Amino acid sequence: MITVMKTQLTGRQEEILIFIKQFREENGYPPTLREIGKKFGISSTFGVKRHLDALVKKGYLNIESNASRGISFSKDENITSTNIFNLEKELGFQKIPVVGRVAAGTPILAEENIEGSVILDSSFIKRSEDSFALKVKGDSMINVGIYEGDLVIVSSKRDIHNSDTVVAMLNDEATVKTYENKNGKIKLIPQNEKYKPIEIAGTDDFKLIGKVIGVVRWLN
Amino acid sequence: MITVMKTQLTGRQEEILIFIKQFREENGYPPTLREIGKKFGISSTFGVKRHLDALVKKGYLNIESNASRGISFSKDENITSTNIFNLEKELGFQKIPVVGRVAAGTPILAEENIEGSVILDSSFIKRSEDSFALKVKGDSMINVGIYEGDLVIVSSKRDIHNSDTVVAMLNDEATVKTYENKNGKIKLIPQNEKYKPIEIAGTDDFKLIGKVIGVVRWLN
DNA sequence: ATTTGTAGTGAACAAATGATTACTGTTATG
DNA sequence: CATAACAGTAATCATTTGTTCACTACAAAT
Repeated sequence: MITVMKTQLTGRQEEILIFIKQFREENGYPPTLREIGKKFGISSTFGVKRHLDALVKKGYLNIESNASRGISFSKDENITSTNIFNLEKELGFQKIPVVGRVAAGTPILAEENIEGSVILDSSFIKRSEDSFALKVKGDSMINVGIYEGDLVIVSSKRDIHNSDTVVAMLNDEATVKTYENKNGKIKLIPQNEKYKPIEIAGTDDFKLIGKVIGVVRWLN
Repeated sequence: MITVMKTQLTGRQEEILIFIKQFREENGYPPTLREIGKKFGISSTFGVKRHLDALVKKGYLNIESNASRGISFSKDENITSTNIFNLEKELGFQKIPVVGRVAAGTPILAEENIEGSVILDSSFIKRSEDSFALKVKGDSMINVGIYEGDLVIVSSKRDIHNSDTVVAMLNDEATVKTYENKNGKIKLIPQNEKYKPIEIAGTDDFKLIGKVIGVVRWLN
């Protein structure tokens, strides 16, 4: 089976393709040649048709011959990132990355640290919060119900205050602790008697990543 | 704001509505009057139009006057239960009901006990598990990291063994506890020293609802 | 300089499509 | 029995819509 080879769209073609998508989302049916022409200031239906023919040839569209509004998208355009964004808003969820082990010297959200993603209800997080999930290692926070294997949901955008649970990078390790800042002296406080509070020294490689805003635990 | 009152569809109207949905999913654009007529053996476009007019009047459709294929669904029909099911499978999430306070004498999933819904990643739960979320009240389970205000995710389909965390109805109240059954003697064991284990007497109104398979906590 | 591709024009025409009119038959309801 | 609602018919007409033709201009590649 020979598949149509996708090739690069011209700027005009891309504009028209986006318009057709938006038109259909807003109206529930695709536009006509004349409606496209009206939008782009193209007075000739043949000019519009040439663009559509190119989009068909390049594999982005299907056109039903002689059918009014006979424009549809090729199969592999059905769920695009734009659609997913719209669906996330409409259905009320967010898909966020899950950070597992953090490689030394890498930003926490580096590609190599991402071991998957998780879908959460929008009531937990907003898209603008730049959230991610971090898989918990260790038992330093069990007194506040955060256990090894849990996912903590982290927002990079929330203000952090004393007693908040935070995620921080400390000497190339991601850690979850209770945050304390008194007179500029920062402590990361475990919530397990087995461990002592950590005072951040000036020489420590320390960075606050974000505030823990949720916990998800899966019991097996 | 006055909303159009939905009224009951006739059998024919419902068939036509379903056909329009399916046609649009398959083709990427809605059908014409003649295409609908062809499907249902209605030779007159006026006969078809009468049905569509009724669907508009009843709030299911919008029709753009004089536009070919000018049929679209009303806003609240854009995401139907069928679409959501397909999207859930495709995008990988489940929407489950959230039970708040349980009214005395009602099944736990009675309409009046449902105070919302929550979206969870499919890796947590499967559709076939009949899951729901229960908002936790009380502090009887803090030793296993289940706090007041948490959502516990409950599956009705999992086998329950000793030491599992379960949701049960006990004397008209929903309760989360650790389950123990020794020689037919059932105990519900809190995980907080403040409370004593509960032995289920034969006269107790007791019912196992399901097994806790996850915990979701939102930190405010 | 030539060729190819891109981006159009204006007009004409054919086909598709929606709207309307006047009508019939059946079923349910008061 | 009368009325209303439902479910159609056939024909006609107006409008919408897609296709085609012969053309122009410009940019990029050869």
